[in-house]
Amino acid sequence: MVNFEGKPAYLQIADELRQQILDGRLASGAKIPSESELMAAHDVSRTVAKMAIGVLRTEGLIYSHPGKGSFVRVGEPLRRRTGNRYRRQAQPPFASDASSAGKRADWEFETVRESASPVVAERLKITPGDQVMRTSYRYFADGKPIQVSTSYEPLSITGGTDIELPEEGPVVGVIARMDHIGRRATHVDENVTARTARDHEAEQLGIPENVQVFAILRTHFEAETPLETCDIVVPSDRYELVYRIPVEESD
Amino acid sequence: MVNFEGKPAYLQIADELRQQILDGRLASGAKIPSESELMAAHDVSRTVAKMAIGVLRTEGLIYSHPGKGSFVRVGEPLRRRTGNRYRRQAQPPFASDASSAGKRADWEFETVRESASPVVAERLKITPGDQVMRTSYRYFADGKPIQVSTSYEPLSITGGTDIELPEEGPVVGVIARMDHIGRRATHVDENVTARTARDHEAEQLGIPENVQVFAILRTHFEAETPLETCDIVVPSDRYELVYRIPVEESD
DNA sequence: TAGTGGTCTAGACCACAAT
DNA sequence: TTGTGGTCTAGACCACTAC
Repeated sequence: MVNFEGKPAYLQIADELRQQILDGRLASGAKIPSESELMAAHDVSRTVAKMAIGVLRTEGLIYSHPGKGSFVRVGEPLRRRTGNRYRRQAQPPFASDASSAGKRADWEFETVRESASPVVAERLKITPGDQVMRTSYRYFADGKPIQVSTSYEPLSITGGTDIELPEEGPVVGVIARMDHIGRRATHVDENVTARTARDHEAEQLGIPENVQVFAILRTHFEAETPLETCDIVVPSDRYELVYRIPVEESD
Repeated sequence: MVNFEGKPAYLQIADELRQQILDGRLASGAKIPSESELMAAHDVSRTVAKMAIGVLRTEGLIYSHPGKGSFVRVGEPLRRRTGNRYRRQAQPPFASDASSAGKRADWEFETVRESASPVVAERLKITPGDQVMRTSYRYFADGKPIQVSTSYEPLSITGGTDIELPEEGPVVGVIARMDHIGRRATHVDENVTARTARDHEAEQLGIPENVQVFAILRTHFEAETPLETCDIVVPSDRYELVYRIPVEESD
């Protein structure tokens, strides 16, 4: 390959492919040229072709499947919108956002009773070893997994009530359920970080390893008392987080 | 290298180094073994040593400097906390958060008058070509750049007032400045996405290319009227975004 | 001058997919 | 059987850094 601009060959090839992906010439799901084809087309070694593909993969634009090839990863509604509309409505907190975006939403869950780990205990302001109800969720949009989360509720709050099991009570949604037992959620804290997906998360989300995700720690409060805390993990290239914060009137 | 567990050698080496970084044996800023040393220690080719280092680099744990080596990137307060405390106080909106974290905070800026691009016009609900005041900021914590942002204010709102130039008026901070001219900010929208840093952003932030960043679009509103909109870019492995959302009382 | 990481070549063997 | 990407070897030249 003729190396102009002083830019390494693998970056030039990556730039070219990226452009084709972003402007639609390589459509979503399309197979990108194989390593062999890139070698021939640009007159470079396989290493260089592989490096170019590696750049796009770490950018989350493509994924590679051994024996098949590499394919464009961007979906049409590339970024799904989640949000902060915490209202006193009986609605599943996140799944409804997905469904309102025109996607069929469903989810699976598993609820178990267990002792609080030190980390969870600190977030719920309880003592490590106290009983909590842990519910693990996996959300699907049009049948594809797009979110995993794990919710923890102290049994000192929900134990013995008919909303003890989150998904089997008369109402759904943390706020509505807590209302039902006389606990009024006042605010929700969300703590957003970005990192690469853990192996098990990548597996559950059906994404390649090392893809970037948002890790959101969400806690519902009644004044200073945590009512529930939840770990939410979503692929960051599929999501846009939307927050609306009121300006305090106090001076 | 003896390949047990069926795990590729480069991932085993990466795992080993990652463990040493996370548990502190390789401290922040420390030099990790060179490629040559990894080759000798594990009896692998340079390619494999390089791949192991590449894994850690894409995870943001290390950076490499040609001619010197690779170094641990995690700082002690690895994640700086920014937030959503939008109050009617005279304080720089983001820099104060950094300084409260025990870091010396300063910033540079440049203000220019220009015509609104279509994108900016849409966000400010004005007509493309309308005059806006654009201010580009770069924030430093302990002398190191940690945030770049670009703010746009419609001159139809601030033009001719003494807060027209954001950094040269009698008060600072969007909310306080708007108060000063009788505009009451009611809420702030923040729109969070994650992506890799653009070349110029990486340069301004002094980070390697392809590092992940948070891209935050922030807009101050007075009811339905945008008062200001701002593009904020921060390295996502240095930041933790904290949001507190009140639960609406209406049923 | 010696060591470092960045780039690149030219091969190799493998498991897996498609046919 | 052929093509694919995943892994890996054994080199090379370069620019930059440290001494």
